[in-house]
Amino acid sequence: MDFLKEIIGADTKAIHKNFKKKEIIQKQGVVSKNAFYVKKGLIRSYSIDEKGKEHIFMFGTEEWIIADIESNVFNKPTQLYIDTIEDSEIVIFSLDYFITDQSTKEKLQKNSKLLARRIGSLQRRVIQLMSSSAKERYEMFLETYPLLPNRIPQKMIASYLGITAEALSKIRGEL
Amino acid sequence: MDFLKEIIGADTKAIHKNFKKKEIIQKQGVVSKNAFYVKKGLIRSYSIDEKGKEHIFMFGTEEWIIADIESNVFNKPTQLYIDTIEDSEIVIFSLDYFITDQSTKEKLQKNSKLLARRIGSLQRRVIQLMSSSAKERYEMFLETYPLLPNRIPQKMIASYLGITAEALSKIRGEL
DNA sequence: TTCATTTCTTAATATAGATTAATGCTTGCG
DNA sequence: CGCAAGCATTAATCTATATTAAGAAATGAA
Repeated sequence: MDFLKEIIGADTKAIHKNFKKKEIIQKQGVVSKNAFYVKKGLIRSYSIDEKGKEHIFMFGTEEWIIADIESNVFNKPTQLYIDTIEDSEIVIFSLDYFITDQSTKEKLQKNSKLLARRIGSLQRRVIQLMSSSAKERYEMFLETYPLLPNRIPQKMIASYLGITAEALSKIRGEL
Repeated sequence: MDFLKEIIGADTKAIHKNFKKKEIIQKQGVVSKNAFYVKKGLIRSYSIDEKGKEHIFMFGTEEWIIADIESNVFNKPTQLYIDTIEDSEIVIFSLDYFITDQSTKEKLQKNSKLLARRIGSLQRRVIQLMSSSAKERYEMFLETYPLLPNRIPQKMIASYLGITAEALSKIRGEL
């Protein structure tokens, strides 16, 4: 909890909420002013394309924040669904607060760094998607998130990697 | 210039510099403290993979800022080369200033919004790379940057889309 | 202007990953 | 506990895009 306090401040009106496995936290299309801090458990954000196919954008586990930052800041309908993979304890807070109403300069600077870090991870993801094979991407995923794979169904890992469950199964067989 | 002044402040030690076509502005592997504002011209950032293949991360034209934000903020060697596609007038300034040394809260908030917008565009790019065919991605590129295609060689557009020049040529033939 | 270099296009072939389908394996629910 | 529904694996076939190759068009330098 200390980590979160440091980010959003002790004085915020954050709401603590428990979700069961497979509960939807946020639906695509909504203009969301919320960010979701994972205190315990595991959640994911994902989009569903015209063909009804899911594409997992990111996983969030303990101490991660999941949010559609652009939707928050610019009042755009979010592209992302968010739901739980495990029973989870989530702290819901307003990103409005996160970006515009920060009380101190120091806090704003800290948040800018968080944003910069997220930009970095997205940048690596884009370059990775363009330059690596499915097998390489899977290996990088294992390196980057060594603790996650046992908690996530294969088909979701496949969806995160941008491949089908069948293709992932084949790759796993080869390793 | 007004736009830039608003972002980085009138008092910054920004350097104005002219580059000729195909000049390298920044090399991969360097820890860069610089951001590049395009006053005039067209530049790109890209990585080169182990096989020597280029992958264009983004294009920057008038009023855009190109920088490896994570490299700046966390002192990591940058993954990105930056060079010019056209003769360009570039304003070089420190991102340190951009994130940590901002004089006013208001300015920091504005910068947070810029970061949020960049996160949004990267998020869309990731989802697009995972869910769309090369043809769809090309069509989206044309919609998003209607003025750029005539200024950028085909092979660079292909590199941005994550496909080969041959595949792009075929797609263009079909449209 | 001319020649060399780079870029673009077209076509043939190769391949990674998608799709479809069938089978055994979990999981959760009545 | 037993059964239905979803999950993971394997295999056969299909398809989008890569690779290779060659020629045509554009660009740039002498």
